Amino acid sequence: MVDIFKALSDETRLRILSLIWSREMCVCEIEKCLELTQSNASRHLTVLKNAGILSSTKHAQWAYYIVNKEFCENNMGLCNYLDIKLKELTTYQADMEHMAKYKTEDLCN
Amino acid sequence: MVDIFKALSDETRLRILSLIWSREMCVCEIEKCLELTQSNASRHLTVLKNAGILSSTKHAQWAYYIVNKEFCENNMGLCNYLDIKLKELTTYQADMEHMAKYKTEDLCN
DNA sequence: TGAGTAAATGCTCATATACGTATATAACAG
DNA sequence: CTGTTATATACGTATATGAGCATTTACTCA
Repeated sequence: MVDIFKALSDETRLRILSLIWSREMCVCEIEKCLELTQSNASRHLTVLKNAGILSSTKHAQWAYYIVNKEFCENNMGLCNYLDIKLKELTTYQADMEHMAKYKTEDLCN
Repeated sequence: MVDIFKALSDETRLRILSLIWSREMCVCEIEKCLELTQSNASRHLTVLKNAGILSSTKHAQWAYYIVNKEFCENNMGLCNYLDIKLKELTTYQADMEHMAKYKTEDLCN
């Protein structure tokens, strides 16, 4: 449990989670939507993955991260909480708009 | 939200919370039940209080900590989660037995 | 094969956190 | 008043964490 809370106790990681909560994303999308350096984005994603919150798959040179289904099953109460509260982050609206904008711009090519 | 998760991302604080979850406790009870130094117990309690998770009242020279009702109202999903998961801490049984034992020993006098 | 892109990771530095010891503050008991 | 108890907090130290830069690895495509 501590590891889960540790993973969630960082503003940047919560912002990342709020994006991935809505759909699968690759590192470079996260990186650009949230204006993070590549290494920073990658490392935060690794933390979330190691805590079991995210899972990832590789296709070609892209790593896609998604909310770990098993995590949700084992931590339903927490996931319901996140589902509500992630939307209340002060950065949420701006980040989502960023995401919507990039989605139309063929970001990762 | 980050502050809440930060407060929860420490093993000792989760153990403290698992005790207080069942009833109001003063610092010296926490301290002895969990075998913490006095300053350590006090400090962790302050962190939990600053995050809004606990509230405290003073009676004579004792400081009693209790789960903050307002916190529960504003974070029901999380509280339900904690209610279940705190009991799954590996130390939970031992800590609760410790608490039961001390309760019969007129601890804080 | 060689250039280019995506992602992970090693290294370093600054800051944050947890802990113990010692001290300060407050209330009580005699 | 004086000593005792409960609690909070200042200070120092060891460790953890987050960030940037540079490098490595893996894959694509011309």
